[in-house]
Amino acid sequence: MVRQPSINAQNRAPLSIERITEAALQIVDGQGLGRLTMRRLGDALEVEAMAIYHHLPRGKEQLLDGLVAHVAAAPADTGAADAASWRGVLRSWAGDYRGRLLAHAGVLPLVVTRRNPAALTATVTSLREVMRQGGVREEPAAVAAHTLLGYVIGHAALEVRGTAEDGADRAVDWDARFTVGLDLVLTGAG
Amino acid sequence: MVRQPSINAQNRAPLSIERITEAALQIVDGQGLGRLTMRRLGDALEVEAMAIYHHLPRGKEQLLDGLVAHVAAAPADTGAADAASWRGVLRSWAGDYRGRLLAHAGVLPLVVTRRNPAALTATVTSLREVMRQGGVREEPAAVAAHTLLGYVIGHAALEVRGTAEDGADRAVDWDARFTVGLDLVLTGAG
DNA sequence: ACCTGAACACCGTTCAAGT
DNA sequence: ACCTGAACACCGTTCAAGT
Repeated sequence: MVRQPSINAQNRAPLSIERITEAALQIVDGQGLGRLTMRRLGDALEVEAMAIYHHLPRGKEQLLDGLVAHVAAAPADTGAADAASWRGVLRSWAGDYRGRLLAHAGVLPLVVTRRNPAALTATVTSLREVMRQGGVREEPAAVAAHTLLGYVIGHAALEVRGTAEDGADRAVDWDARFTVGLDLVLTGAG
Repeated sequence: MVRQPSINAQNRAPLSIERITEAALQIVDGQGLGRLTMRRLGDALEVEAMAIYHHLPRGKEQLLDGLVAHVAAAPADTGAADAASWRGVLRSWAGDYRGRLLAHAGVLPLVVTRRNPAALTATVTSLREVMRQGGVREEPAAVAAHTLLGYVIGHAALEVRGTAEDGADRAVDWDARFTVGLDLVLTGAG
């Protein structure tokens, strides 16, 4: 019986940071952050856990940094903004960004940790740029960018936790609530 | 030589949930969330780690839930609000709440996790009540309560990460930025 | 009732070794 | 260059035992 090349290590798709990060995100989304271990990640990639360290020398820290970058680094479309439309651009960006955060709720605690401080920079910068192109002055734009991003992240955190109302336990319409609060923030901006 | 009662287990202050939670918070604030282990917590309390389980049957989960409750359950003063002052009450609450979150930045990731969904309920309720007493109608008050809490938590998260500006690396005046953004949110509310 | 000690299954990571 | 296997120090938690 000849060697079976299909089960030979040489024939597998080689490991890469992209494949590792994707597999990790799938574990986090499907089973929760607490179940993301190097050994389980290795299993998912059909590789010994220790092989991962060859691609991520800083180990699990680097892996988690990558997850934060993958989820939280999503800039707004700075090309489409002018004086008439910049609020609309930010509104649609905010909707998309909220969607990302909710789709990967397991990484939200990581976004809030000190790790990977560079990950949000591109996002904040793009928000300021959209406003600048809309004619908003530098300083108000910088404030509003942080206010907006802070609101979106904070609101997503509340949604994930599903903060109950007190009185009745009627369900909260999070979509509507997010939109109204967003308008409230955008109205003040600029 | 007689027995030394001072090093006898009988003479130590007995363990309690309060003492355990305080010691845990001190470890998190001083060394970070990652270094909070049951064994280290036991050391800090001069007890074997396993003794903790007698007071917290649900183990570390329950311990972390307690930390979230201790930090994030801080309602606004509902007694002091009327039609003229409710914005001021919320403004000062927000400042205090931000202070709490920054003082215990290590627990912020826990606040954002699914754990302990009840912890923020009292806080949200108090915000709605302040507005209700200020004459704001039910539905706008509910929206504004979530917007405000979302903003404060989200902004604190950005501060802790220290999101850098792009252009220059001039330092951000976080105090001023928080206050201005807060006014922006409160202006829209009601 | 309250705490201890030993034990179990599982982590992240290092390092020498294989191909 | 890329991956493996064994090993180390450290987790959370259980359980029987002590007082």
